[in-house]
Amino acid sequence: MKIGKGVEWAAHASAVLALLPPGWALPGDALAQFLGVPAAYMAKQLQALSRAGIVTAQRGVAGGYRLAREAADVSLWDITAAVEGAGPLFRCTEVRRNGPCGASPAECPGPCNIAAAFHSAEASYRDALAAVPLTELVAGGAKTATAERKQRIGEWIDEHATRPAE
Amino acid sequence: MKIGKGVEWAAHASAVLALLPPGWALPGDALAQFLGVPAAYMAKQLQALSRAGIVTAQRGVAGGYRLAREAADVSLWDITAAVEGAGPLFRCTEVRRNGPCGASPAECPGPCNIAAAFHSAEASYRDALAAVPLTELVAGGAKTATAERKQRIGEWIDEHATRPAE
DNA sequence: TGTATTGCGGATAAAATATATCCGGAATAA
DNA sequence: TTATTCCGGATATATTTTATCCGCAATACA
Repeated sequence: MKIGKGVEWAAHASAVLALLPPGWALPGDALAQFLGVPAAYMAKQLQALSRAGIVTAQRGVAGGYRLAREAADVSLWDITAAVEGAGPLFRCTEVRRNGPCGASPAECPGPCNIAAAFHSAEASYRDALAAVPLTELVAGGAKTATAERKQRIGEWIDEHATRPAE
Repeated sequence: MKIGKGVEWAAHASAVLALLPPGWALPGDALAQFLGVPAAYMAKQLQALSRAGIVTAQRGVAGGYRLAREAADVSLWDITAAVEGAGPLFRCTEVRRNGPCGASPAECPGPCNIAAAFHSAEASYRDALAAVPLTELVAGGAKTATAERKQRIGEWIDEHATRPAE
C-alpha cells in the first residue's frame, strides 16, 4: 500500500513547468534530465498529466509540455489522481456476504461500515491534497533555495525552454 | 496504490471476535470459515494482529484468538497499521537533489514541500481511521442484520467458540 | 515537399509486492 | 503421551510497479 514514484516525479515536473514564462514549454527529455529521472518512464507520467488536462503537450520541433492552466488552479490531488488514478484505496470484497452466516442481499442496502469508514478517511486524504495548490509548492521550494541556485535554474530554463506556436 | 485485502479480513475478524463472550476465543480456522476466506492466508493476518497486541492468541487444544483489550479501545487505524504497516504511503526519493540544478544538502534542512504535504494528508487519513472504534463497526453491522441472522450468528459462535484457560 | 523533432500509445520485460500455501516446531490442555 | 492450535520461515503464483522500446502522428522549418 504505497504510492508510486510517478506521483512524486509528476509533482516535481509540474512545479518546474510553473516556473516557465507564459507561452513557453519544456520537452519531456529536458524535464527528465532536470529532475534526474529516467526519461522513458517520466514520459509516461507526463502523458498521464496531459490526458488529465493538467499540462498541454505540443508535438513537433519546438514542442514540449506546459501547464494547461494557472498553477494556482492545479492541486496536489489533481496530480495524484492523474498519475495514480482516483479510485478508492480500500476495495470492499463484500466479506459480509460470505460464509455460513453471510448476509442476504436485502441486508446489504449500502456499503458496509468498514468500507464506509475507509471511504470517509480517504475523503479526508483527498481534501487535504486538494487544498495544496501548485503555487504553494513552488513558493515553498523557492524559500529554501539559495540565490545562486535560483539563478542556475533560471539559466537552465532559458537554455532548454522552447517556444511553441500558440 | 491499493490497500491489501488482509486489512479488510482483519477488520471483519476483529468485529467477530468482539461478539465473543468475555474469556472465550475462536480458532483461526473457524474464523476463516466464518468469513469465507482462505484459512492459511487469514492466519497470517491474525498473526499480525497478535504481534500488534490487538488480539491475544492462545495455543493448544482449546485455544484460539480473542481481543486483547476492549473493543472500544481498538480503532480501525490500529488494525490497518497492524496488517499494512504504519509507514508513510508517500516515499520521498529526494528528487530535489537530482539533476543539473540539484539542491545542496544545506538547502534541504527538512522534508521537501511535496513530501510534507503528503505526510500531512496521511495524518488526516490516519486520524479519520483512528476515530472509528471497533464498537462502531459492530454496532453498525448489527443494525442492518435481521433478527434471524443474528440468531444464526449466535448459534454459530456457541458452536465454535472455545474456552481457553485465563 | 521533405526532414528533424517531439509527444502518443502499445508491446514488452524485469523487479517488486501481494496473495496464497505448506511445513516443522513450540505451546498447551486433556 | 496425544491432539490441537498458533508461530515463523520457506516457497510458489499472480498482480502491480517500474522501465524500455518502437512505430506512428503531429508539427515546425528549410
